[in-house]
Amino acid sequence: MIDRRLIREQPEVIREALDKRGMEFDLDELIRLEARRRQLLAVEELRAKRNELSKQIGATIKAGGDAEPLKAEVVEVNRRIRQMEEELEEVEALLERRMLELPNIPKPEVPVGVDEEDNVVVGQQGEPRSFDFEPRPHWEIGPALGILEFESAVKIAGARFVTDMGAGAALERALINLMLDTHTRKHGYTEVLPPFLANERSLIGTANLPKFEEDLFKTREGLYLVPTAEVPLTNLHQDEILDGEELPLCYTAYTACFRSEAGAAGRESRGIIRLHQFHKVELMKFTRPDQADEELEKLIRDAEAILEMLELPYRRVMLCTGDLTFASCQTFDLEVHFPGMGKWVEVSSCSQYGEFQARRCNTRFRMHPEDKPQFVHTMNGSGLACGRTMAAIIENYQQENGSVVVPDALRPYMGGMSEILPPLP
RNA sequence: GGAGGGGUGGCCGAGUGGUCGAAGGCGGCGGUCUUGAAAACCGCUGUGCGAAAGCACCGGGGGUUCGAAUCCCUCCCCCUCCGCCA
Repeated sequence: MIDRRLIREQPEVIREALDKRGMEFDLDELIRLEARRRQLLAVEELRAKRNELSKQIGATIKAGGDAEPLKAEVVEVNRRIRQMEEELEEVEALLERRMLELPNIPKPEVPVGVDEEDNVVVGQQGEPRSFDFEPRPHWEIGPALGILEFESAVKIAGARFVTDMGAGAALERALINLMLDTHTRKHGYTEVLPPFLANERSLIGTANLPKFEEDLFKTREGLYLVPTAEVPLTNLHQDEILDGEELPLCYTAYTACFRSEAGAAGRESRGIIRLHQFHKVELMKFTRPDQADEELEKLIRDAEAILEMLELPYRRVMLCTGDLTFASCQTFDLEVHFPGMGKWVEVSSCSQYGEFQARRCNTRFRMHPEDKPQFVHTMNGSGLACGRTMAAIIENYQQENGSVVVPDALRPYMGGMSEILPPLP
């Protein structure tokens, strides 16, 4: 959420941001509502009058006088208050709803663009692997090796699910452990194993609600399956005032992630790139505003460190304004080269949100007890998406005979296994 | 799930429907004292909106009343006991 003051004081900043994102939004309505809300604040004068008269009534009764004329006066004042309050409530409710639908303002350094075509590659590590045979996509290799099953997943749940089997399950678990161990022991993050279901308030906090409900799975009880660990982690400190000396707070969490992928029908339908359930180790930080850029860079480096340990060729992409997610003010994607698919695929998305989410979660900090609390900055990134990383390994480490070599860094996590071999005929 | 008991400021904890934004204590901040620290003593110490006056907030929402932290309804959460359960 954006500071309301901006709406009355610098609406042009918001208008420019909406233009850059290429987003339709009735900003004038918002400005009207905010102006009306301000007018209706005059009700406070009437409330002051009521408070004053009520005090007089109390004093009069205590003194044994007749309070009836005063009471009649308050009844009249109350009638006027109720009238104004009715409209005020209406205006505030609508204003609140619209505010929650207003996207974040991109940072000035974000390249202006329309869609992913305008994203900018800002770094690359390693070169796409060359093969002396035709590399195959992971959805051919995995099932052939018996480590990825689509048929059983369809029986259990339906389309867009996968079953990891045998060495496949071990491989994904090894990835989770490698990532968590590295982030906690080498990068200084605190490990969290949060709830995988979250309530409406928390989803509003991260800005998945109210606008993107159709992307989520909802339970009968009104809870939502988390689409990412960002949701529980960002809501860890709802309604708290943190000690500025303790910032940045750095958390990492493994969670399953659930996305209904409504409207994504047909896109990336093969393999395990887009599923209803996937697994991810997330990195998340609460920082002071002045630390944000530096901490985001470190967070991205922490995610990249995993790719380097796995010796996967990757590049870093800065998203343009048109490709930014709703809540983000700056996002960098990490893309790994998939030789079987013949393209770069996102395995991590690292974003900072400024105070956008912190306002919604009401997470603040102060440096000294006498300071006014101010909003923290939040940021997060995949460190990394496990399923996609596993697919990247399958494609990058495939051998001509159909086997997959286990990256060195994962072998200690797989009982020393160095290669996943096809089942004997 | 059933029965009972509770949710008050950073924490603990008072609070007869009227001058309660809320006693007291702890903690924190500032000061006196001290070579320094501790102890003692004194003062200050919630958040939001607003230029200010002021308004709002005692788990959330609604109601009764001239007036609600105090009464009523409802939801949520916590504790105890019972049941069920990985």
